[in-house]
Amino acid sequence: MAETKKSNLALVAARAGVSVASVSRVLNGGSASEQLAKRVREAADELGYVPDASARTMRTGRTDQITLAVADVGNPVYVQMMRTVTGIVAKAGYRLVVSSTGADPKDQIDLVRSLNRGYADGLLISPLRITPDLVEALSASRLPIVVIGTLPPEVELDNVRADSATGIGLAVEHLIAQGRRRIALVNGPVDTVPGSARLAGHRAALERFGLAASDELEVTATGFTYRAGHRATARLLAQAEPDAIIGANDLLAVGALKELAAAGRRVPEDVAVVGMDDTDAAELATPSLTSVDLGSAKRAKAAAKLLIRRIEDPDAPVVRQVIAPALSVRESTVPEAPRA
Amino acid sequence: MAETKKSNLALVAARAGVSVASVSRVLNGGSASEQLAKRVREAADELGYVPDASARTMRTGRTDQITLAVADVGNPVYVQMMRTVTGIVAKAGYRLVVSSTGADPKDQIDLVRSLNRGYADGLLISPLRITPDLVEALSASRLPIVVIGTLPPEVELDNVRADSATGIGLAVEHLIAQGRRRIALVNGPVDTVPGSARLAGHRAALERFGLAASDELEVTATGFTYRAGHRATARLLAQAEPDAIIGANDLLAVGALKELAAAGRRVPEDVAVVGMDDTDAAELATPSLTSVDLGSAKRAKAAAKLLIRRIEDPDAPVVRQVIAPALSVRESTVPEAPRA
DNA sequence: CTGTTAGCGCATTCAG
DNA sequence: CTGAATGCGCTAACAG
Repeated sequence: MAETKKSNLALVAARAGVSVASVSRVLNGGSASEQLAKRVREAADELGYVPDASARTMRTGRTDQITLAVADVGNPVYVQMMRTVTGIVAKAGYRLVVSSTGADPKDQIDLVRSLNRGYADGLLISPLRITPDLVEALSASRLPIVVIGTLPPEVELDNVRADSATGIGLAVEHLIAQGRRRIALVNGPVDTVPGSARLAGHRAALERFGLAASDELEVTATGFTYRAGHRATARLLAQAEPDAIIGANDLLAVGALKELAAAGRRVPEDVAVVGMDDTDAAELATPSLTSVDLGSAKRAKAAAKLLIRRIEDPDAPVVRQVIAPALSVRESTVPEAPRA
Repeated sequence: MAETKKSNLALVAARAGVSVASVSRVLNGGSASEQLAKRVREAADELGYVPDASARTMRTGRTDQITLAVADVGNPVYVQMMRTVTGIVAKAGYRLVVSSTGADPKDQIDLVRSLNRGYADGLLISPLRITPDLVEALSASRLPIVVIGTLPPEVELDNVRADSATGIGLAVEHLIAQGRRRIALVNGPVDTVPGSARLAGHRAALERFGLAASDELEVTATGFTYRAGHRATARLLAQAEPDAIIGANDLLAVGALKELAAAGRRVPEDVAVVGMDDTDAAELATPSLTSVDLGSAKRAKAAAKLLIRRIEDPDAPVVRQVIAPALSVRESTVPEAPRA
């Protein structure tokens, strides 16, 4: 092999002294005599023949590619999803391509549109913000799509989502069991899917356990990042005296940890801290971070399977799945937590 | 718009009462009368026309896509690269697709082969392990490729690499200035590009500053991960009494931080710790981590620009660039380090 | 300025 | 079992 010239079926056919049809058959596992097959394979090898993806796609309508669209490749929760999805789709014979869209719904809409050009056989998308325009673009798309995240109920798309409310409930329950009463929330932007869910969940959980929700105990960071959590926690400490802080994700919670240390508060003695998503960052943190596992790996896995099913059976009924949360208790809420 | 049927140029042409060529021209910015253009755009809109990527690619030979291949999407250093590269390629009119290959060179070889099918116009690749097979596949590829990382000198490929040796020298110099003398290395696998470079760099730096290199002060983790660093540091502490530890990347260094805390050593008082890559993880760590910035963002940027240049001018001379390292000093080496 | 036409490389009828 | 011929949707000559 390793001729460096670009090759094609016709060249291979000529070299093997057979027709292009036969070459195509041999190379795609069709029936052919052993002798002919051998000649074809040798010729293909000698010419370094590689089939052209676009030609095959044009002919078959398939790309054997699945796109995963996430807002931020740096967010550990998406990293978990990427890792999970890669394996599932590979096993089903698809290649995964990851597309980092940024947080702006407009970019996601552009992506959906461009995917309709036939870059992929299906799309997994986890939107940070769900706007009517995005829903419209998603619904109008001819491409099989599975949405990871909460969608308006009337949207007829497969989707699998987390249960933030129950998850925050788990955190609040745990904190109350530790004797905490002033449980603050360091949230991300409330115009995002997770942001709004977590705010509502926090209020509901406090109410359910008979604690008064107060505006003082809720601060909103400018993003779901470490730095934003750092700054938001500083604001929180300036206006209230919490004995526990829930970060809307692990990065925000780590930011809170840092600010608490800088402010001279001990964790967990003075203030307990809980994160959400249970990513690697929770384990890396010092002290290690108790975190609500919202099942990102499970969600990704379920979503990938749904997508493959939908690609193979476009008329399958729409499925909506909810993944149950779980709590991973670590040092940031209990003094003598088990070592990871 | 938003007809849901799949459309094509012929349909649009028929609806607008013009030829397919005119439709193609209008939609691609060719010259046409305003009146005709308007009719075409209306028809395209009404039919929800979207051009087919594979057909266009087959015709033009271009995909307008660039692939970035990394071994592990979860590694912060690759995250930095992805972020940087996304912007550069977008500005040049390309879409970025990220491919997570895993650490096995075999998977990378498969990727290179599959890209020869025409999935992308160019490839940015940062291999963890460089085997002769991989070099062969890279060299034999017809696709424009830029390698991020060290390559054997005879390979005729554009590449931009870090200078680990100088970087470690910076770290050692800094530690010596802090009065440290038993400077250990928690390395990753030595059969990787960064692993071998860092080992050599460590030895060279110790020698240069007149310190004896000893096997006791070198441990090799099973991977470039937090957990591996944790375990390797435990082994290190069992066999030696270092007063400083250099992690071959930030994740390993954070693992060292954790193990030191568990072993009751104070950082930096008893043991100073330095990471490499200067990723977000260094800032998040407690105490925050002094880290050698090997210029991953700069490398990614330079590589992306080189690739775009090579795509546009396949005959341009081969370029090899080296990015100079820098040291970010934080709390893990100096008691009163500046707050981030 | 606009239309006709010829392939790009491939998988797939349909004949033989 | 094998070969000839067709067309997927598009762009770029080439004519008019």
